[in-house]
Amino acid sequence: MDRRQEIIEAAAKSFTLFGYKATTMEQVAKIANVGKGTIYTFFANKEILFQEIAMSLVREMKAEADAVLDVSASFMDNAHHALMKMLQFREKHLLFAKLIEEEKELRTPAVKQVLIRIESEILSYMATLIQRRIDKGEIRDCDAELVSYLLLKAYLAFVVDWHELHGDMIPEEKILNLFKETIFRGLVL
Amino acid sequence: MDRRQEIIEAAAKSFTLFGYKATTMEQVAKIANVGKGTIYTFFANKEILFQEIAMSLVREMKAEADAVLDVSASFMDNAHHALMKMLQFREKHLLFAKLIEEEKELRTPAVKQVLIRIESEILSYMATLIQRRIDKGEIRDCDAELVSYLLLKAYLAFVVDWHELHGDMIPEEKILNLFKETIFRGLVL
DNA sequence: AGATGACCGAAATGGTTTTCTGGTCATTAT
DNA sequence: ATAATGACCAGAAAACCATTTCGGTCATCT
Repeated sequence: MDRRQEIIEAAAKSFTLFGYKATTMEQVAKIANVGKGTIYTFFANKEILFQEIAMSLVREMKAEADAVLDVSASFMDNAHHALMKMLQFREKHLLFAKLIEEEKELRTPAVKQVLIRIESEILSYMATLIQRRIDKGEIRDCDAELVSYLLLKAYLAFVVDWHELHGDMIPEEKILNLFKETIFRGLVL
Repeated sequence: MDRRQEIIEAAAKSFTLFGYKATTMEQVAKIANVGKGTIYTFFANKEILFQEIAMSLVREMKAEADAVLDVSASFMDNAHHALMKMLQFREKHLLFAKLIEEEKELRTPAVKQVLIRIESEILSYMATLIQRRIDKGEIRDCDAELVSYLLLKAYLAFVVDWHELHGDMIPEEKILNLFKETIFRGLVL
């Protein structure tokens, strides 16, 4: 198997297990069965290697979100399912969960940057979907970027923040119902 | 002047200047012109003194929010103005701003708790106002607690988070317009 | 030409000593 | 008698420094 891929997989495994900061390049080299120097023939430094892995994480998440999209379904249902799928991915995927934890506890700057980058990828992904529905005339002609931001923040608030603050989770149906009566009702023509 | 009030004002001044952690009880005693022991005849400990001051901060903020309320205005206008006023208060009031900074940088647990408490006070204040409008039949019969949470999080996202992430501020009118077309449109009957 | 690991400086870690600070309480002042 | 005070204490935090660790390089080896 090609060395580059071995290294990526070894690094991903180590980041998942120990986080970004606690992963050493020597560790990665050992798992990948290469010399430490070899890593640097493929990746400029630890951070670049990390970013590459993070971006493949994004691709994976987008793919899962795409999988629940249904062109014949309403904007609301698609938005809801895609957002829920992405938020579940955040918690379910071990690397993603580890990074979120590391950002909260350790404040590792490289991790913070990567999470910001991921959020911005999600936002532009959502904006594309929204724009498509606007063009189809299904929803009001709004600023897709702002609406993406509103939807993501609203879902994060109810799915993630609420749980962290109150300890209990709001049933998905209740969330959908609330947004149906507020945000989505306003958007749909 | 009564010693209790002197102490509160001295402590408020010191918390504003140096934050909670960096304020020492000796410092407060000096500013208030009392012996350190005297503080403990009025307040059980540093944290209780702090909470007392934080709660008067909340009262002040509610008063400012109340001042912009207009019973004859629409729910949307009232909600918008009250929320904007409270978010401005967050940044304008030196003690409040200092606490937010300390929570972000130092993670002082006592400060975190107080900020959570303040948020919960804001939420129940908002829930009361919303419930009043529901009873008047002006807006849909929704869960006032959930809607408060949605509104607060949405405003925080656009006024505070957006600014922290992008560096620029969204014009107030643009924010109002977005919410008018989404959240509020769904709520108003 | 590509891979490697010994090597380097900078940064992190950990253990020890010193300083600081919240809270108490015997003493003092009123 | 009651209220105020500041010296005092134990535990927490800071400062210090010796030692280790780690990202990245490069001379050497395959």
